[in-house]
Amino acid sequence: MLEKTFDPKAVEPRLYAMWEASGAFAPIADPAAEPFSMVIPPPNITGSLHIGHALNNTLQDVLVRFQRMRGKAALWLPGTDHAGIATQMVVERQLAEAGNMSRRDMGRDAFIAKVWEWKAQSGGTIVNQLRRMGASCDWSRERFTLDDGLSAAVRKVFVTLHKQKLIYRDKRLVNWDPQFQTAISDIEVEQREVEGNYWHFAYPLEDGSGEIVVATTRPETMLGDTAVAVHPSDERYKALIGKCVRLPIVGRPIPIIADDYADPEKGSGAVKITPAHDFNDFQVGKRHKLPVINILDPQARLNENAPEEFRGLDRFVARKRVIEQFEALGLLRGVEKTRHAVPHGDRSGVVIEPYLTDQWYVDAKTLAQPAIKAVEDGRTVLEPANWEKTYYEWMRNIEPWCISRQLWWGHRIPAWYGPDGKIFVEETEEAAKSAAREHYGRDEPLRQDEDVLDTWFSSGLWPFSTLGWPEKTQDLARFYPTHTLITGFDIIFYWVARMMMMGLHFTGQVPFKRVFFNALVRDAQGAKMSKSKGNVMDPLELVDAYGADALRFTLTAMSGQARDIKLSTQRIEGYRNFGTKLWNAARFCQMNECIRTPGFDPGAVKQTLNRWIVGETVKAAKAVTQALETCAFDDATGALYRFIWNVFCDWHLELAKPILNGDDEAAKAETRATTAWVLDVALQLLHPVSPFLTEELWDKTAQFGHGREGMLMTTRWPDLPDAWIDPEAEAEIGWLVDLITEIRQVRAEMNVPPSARAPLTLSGAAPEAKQRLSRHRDLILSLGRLGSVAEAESPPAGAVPFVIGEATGALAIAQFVDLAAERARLGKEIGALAGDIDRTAKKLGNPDFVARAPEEVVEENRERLAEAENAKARLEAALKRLETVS
RNA sequence: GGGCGGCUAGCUCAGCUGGUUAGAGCGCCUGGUUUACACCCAGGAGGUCGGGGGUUCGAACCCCUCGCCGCCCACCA
Repeated sequence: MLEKTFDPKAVEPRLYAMWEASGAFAPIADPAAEPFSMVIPPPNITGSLHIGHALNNTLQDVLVRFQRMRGKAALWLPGTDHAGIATQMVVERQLAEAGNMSRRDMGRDAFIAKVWEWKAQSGGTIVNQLRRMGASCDWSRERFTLDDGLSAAVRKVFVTLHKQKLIYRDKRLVNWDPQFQTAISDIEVEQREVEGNYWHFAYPLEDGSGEIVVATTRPETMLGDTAVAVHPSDERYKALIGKCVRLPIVGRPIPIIADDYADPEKGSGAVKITPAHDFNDFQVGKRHKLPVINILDPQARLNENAPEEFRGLDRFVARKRVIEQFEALGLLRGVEKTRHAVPHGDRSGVVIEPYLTDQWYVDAKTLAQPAIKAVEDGRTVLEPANWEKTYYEWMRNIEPWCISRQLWWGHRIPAWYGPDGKIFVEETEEAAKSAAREHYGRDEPLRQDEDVLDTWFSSGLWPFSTLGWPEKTQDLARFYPTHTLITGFDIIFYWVARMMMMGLHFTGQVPFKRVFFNALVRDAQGAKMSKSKGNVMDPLELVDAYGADALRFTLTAMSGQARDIKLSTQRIEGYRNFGTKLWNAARFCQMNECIRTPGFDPGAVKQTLNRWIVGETVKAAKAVTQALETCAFDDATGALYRFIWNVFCDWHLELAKPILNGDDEAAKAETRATTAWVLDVALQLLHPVSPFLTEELWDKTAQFGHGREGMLMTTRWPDLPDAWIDPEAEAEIGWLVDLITEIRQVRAEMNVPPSARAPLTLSGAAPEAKQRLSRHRDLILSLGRLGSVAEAESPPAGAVPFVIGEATGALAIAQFVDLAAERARLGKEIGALAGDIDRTAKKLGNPDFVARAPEEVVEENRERLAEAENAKARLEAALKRLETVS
């Protein structure tokens, strides 16, 4: 006998091991099978599973299990990302904590070795956590962005793009992170609103004829000013254009130039120009061929280009000193409080400086064009569709992508420099050497570029590099383009856009046909989960507490939210209970010997109840299938929940009880077989969402019933014919359900004790209802807890009436009736009907409605009005009788 | 400044291309030792669908507008 509840802890590891060992995670080899492929968004090796991963991977697993059961050659390809900055940070911190040498002290090779060591120890954490969620990835194909194959792909891509002039080296301002001392790309910069000040500084004219006032939020940058710009049509300054001001503190004369960039409306209308430390000023400087004076070192301390007293000072210290000096010089013209956005590094959290360096860039603008087109013409579909707008907006305004990073952990840039600075970009050092030999006519020492590539450069190749590209592998031929990508919208620019660009450029095909953006998980208050807020929910703790299936079901059910998911443990508990409900339904089947019957044909059952539940099962299977096909995950769980709990358990099993306990052996046998079949289908339909519970029940039911071959996981998804839906059975069971519900309502409202076996009479019933009444007499007696069922001309005096279709039911329970309560009950029902009649009559009385609304809507309202009037009349009559009797 | 999403029962959310009395889960209240399940069963209360205007025979749904809440992009004169 099954236990009363499912014990996930005992079962999950065993089942997962069984699945994995069976080889069923790998796509089936059958060449005729249609491929279905997905690549995992590779988690960082530094990561541990958070609830966002849990959601994202649950949805992927639901989808891949579903497609696998449909007979597809389903591949879910897993792997991890080396995560340049994040990993380097973690390892550096660990080294520091352990009192080791710093990265720079130990040197590049030693440090990299340490990172690999760390990866071997801790890098697999998240992968094993995915297993605990039940993820059915094909681990035999697991990849890592820094493994040999992927590294080769990265070099190939870099070299190819370089030869195509789509990768180039350039000296320009970059977003510089002084903490990590590396360039970062635009999207790694996070704007934060902060309180700040505008300082108004006076710059005296060189000829002593006056001054010009400029404003800044970054006073220290004035040390690098090389001009003051005014608008060419600004009357206030027209006369000053071409003159010079003497830059205070520094003493350098700098010109007053005319440029449209200066906005007469803002501040004084004059703006200081610091080409080396401001993106806009850099452009102005270019236009006017201004000197570019870099005043910062890589740690954002003032360098030798600043006056001596500032050298070596931190930028913020220097800022204070500059202000003090202006004040002392009597040139501070005012301070204004302001709230403004300041760029911060998304990883380091420090203020980013625009900084002039040589870096490698990808010509994203060119690569973006085919990627835009592919979405426009639907070769790749983004869902929900509103993300297309975001995608287009970004792609159409894309800037060159800075891909070099001054880090050690990552793909080293395959560029070598000759003694004269000549650059050789080749896939290997040997190739670079031979290119150099050809160029110089002799062997010259080469020096490889010190930098590594942005992590997203390698992740951008993920859908094809993981399948073996640039080799022409079978996997590549079979599984590329991948079918669906499920990921978070927070990385639409970082990742999705780059994969589109790279995939199209190098394979000529889109990397995936569909992208489904899942919601973001928040806590119960709607706040983004973060360690600092202390509101993180650890999915593994939730798995421990409720089981993986309950968490999976919850996440799947809540995934419909457009933007974010607020998770509460109550909800998980509720879905855990749902699993228990199904477990106990199986227990019921076991106790009642509902076991699989070989050769059972659901289309041939005779009993109304069985024809009905077969039809309901067909409908449920259709609903779940359609939902999963369209990534409507919440609809899928909704359909499963309602079918299993509210249809199968609440009604089918209850209605089956009298048959199973009765002595019509043929009916009993058929009902047993049908119930067992429904349970099997339910297990199959639920399996993608709740794999552990269902697989365990599949096994257990096989043990108490007929044995069966194989795992639930690899069974064929139910494809049931519509012909099994029987409208007559539907109507009949529907009527029965209504009748029983009415009886229960009356009993509950009249406080009739369960032990009281009330007699029921039915009057005014149509022949069809009479037949139903006699056919299901036993059922009605038991589920309604009735003493007898009879037909009558009219409801007996003192009985409590209710409406069931065209008929009036009446329960003879006078001894329990509180007249006032009954009067209130009937009064309320009559009132509701009156309201309905009033509304409907008014509608029908409106000639415009009758003339313009579709005929069927008008007809519907007519029927409705007639029914309501009829029901109201019957209840009023009953109420009157009640009052005369008393 | 530009864009996106949200505002529906005490809470968390469904409500597809406008058409009965707006639904679910949780919570709450009442009743229940009905041998599958108290992680349960039966029943109930609870909403002028953020405000205002419009289109329509008819609006939670379409349009305009305002108000909050959240996110993304741009902006450090």
